[in-house]
Amino acid sequence: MSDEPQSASSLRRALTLLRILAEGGSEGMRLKDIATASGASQSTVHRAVQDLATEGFVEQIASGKRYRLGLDFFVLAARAGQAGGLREQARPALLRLSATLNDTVFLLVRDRFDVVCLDRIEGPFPIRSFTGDIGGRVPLGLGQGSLAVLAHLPEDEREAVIRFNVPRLMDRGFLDEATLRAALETVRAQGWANLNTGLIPGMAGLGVPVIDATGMPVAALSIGTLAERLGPERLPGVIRIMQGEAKQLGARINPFDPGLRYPSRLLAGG
Amino acid sequence: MSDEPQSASSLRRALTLLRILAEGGSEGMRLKDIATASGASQSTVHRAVQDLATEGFVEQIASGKRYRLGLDFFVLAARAGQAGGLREQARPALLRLSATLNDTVFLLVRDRFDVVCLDRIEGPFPIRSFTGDIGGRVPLGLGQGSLAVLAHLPEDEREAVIRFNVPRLMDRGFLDEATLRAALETVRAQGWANLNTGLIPGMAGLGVPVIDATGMPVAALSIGTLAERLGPERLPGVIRIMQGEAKQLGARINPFDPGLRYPSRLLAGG
DNA sequence: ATCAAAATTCCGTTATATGGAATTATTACG
DNA sequence: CGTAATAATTCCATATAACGGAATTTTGAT
Repeated sequence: MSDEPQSASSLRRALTLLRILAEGGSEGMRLKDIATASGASQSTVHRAVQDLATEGFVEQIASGKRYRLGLDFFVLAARAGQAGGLREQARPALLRLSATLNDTVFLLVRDRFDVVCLDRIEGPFPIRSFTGDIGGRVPLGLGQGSLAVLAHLPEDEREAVIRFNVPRLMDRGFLDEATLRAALETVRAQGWANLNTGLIPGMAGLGVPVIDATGMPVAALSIGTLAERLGPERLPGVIRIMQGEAKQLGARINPFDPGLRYPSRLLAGG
Repeated sequence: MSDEPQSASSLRRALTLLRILAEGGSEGMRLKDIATASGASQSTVHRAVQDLATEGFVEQIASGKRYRLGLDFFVLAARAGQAGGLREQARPALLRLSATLNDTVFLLVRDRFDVVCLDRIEGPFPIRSFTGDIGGRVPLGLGQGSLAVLAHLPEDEREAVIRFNVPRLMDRGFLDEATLRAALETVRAQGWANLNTGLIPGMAGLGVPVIDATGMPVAALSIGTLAERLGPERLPGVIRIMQGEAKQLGARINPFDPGLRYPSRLLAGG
């Protein structure tokens, strides 16, 4: 609501362009449309996009003069070792899970009031989930992995997140706060989440928290699969395997990487 | 050498900050060091980094006040790396190759005078290659996948790339232009590359081009493994399998995605 | 071939990015 | 535990480069 104080710096405006371009996907966007979307004049956008392009953050598609995000972006991000190298560290676990379970596997990392999908390995059954693609962001509480993280947060922090997220969850078709709280109790007690929190019919999932050495749930492993594949016979084994990987992963996470934690400053602000 | 014309725009300078921050990795960098590295004053860098942070491109690590790239950066980059959805499209092929061959598999995509490693699946033998990590960039001509792409470019474009890349290849311990040209002939004739172009001893690799519907080599699949695993008995089978995947993949690539091609404008500039 | 719309360049004006100096916070050391 | 040293952050007058309107070129449609 109040994200746009008054005037953003020129840099902020430029970054907004990147966001707009990201929406354009791989087909790219016409200059005109970028200008319209950003509210700036065409000349301004043109210059900015040129700069972005010479720096490799944006590329111009040969034909239609369209612009889209460039590969350099990807290159930088890969090298940056995101979220404390979590992605790299978790890759082997994801591959093992994928090979063992034959389902689609997700690695989610917590970011403030959301989880972000850091990595995903496709299983044989095509899955459409909230978590969606790599880079996808969902509020804490929506989806099994996300729910698993939220449930294992320390109480004060969990409360803060719930207060903040309930409205957002409503928007996305979630039920109500009471249901959420009940679900969280269950999840915390059992250590995993498999509730169908407003999911696609016929689909099911299982999420387990990844807890670091300080006891903080910083991430989650989850799978998405056909509901019939998480019946009473198979479920316990799947839980065991996923908890095993989550535990190993959590133990390897550097507890001194504060980037994976929640800046207490923000908490106070609530 | 002539990358810094005279004065970069303020936006360019800000983007340079992102590059510098990427170097800092997940531990982050101190403001002072960012300032030093960028050549700008601390105040300037401070303001820029604050802006970057409010936009989520940079995050400030709670303890030591250090800065590093933020998750939002990663989120955008995930979309940027798509290059026409190539990464997603190729994922199943990589998984199949990895499972079938039990070697480390790479997906490389061409970007101007380089290839960029878009994805990689680790095999049981640890591989150190140029191509290296996801996001790694090597000049066209260095490494088997890269060589396979270069060899299959149309002649004029190939010549332009060779002219541009020979000096760069020299820097990286490559032999000479004649050797390169001979290698390219061989690779083009046979449709795959397995030459040890200045590699680590004991290691070997195999690269095949991914050719789209218009006949353009836009990417490559390659594997890295122990030299003994690419002997005369195994090699033919591996080639067949990899060429099969490359062919399927190439057929699925949208030939109307001009982003995977080479902007002719740049060619003329040579 | 002709026209309309978009892309790109130009330029005078104005907003804002800049670095030095001042202030506050953090770290290192005795 | 206190003190010095170093870094982070804020402030401010000035220079700079970002801005959008208008002119020009290119592209795309019919």
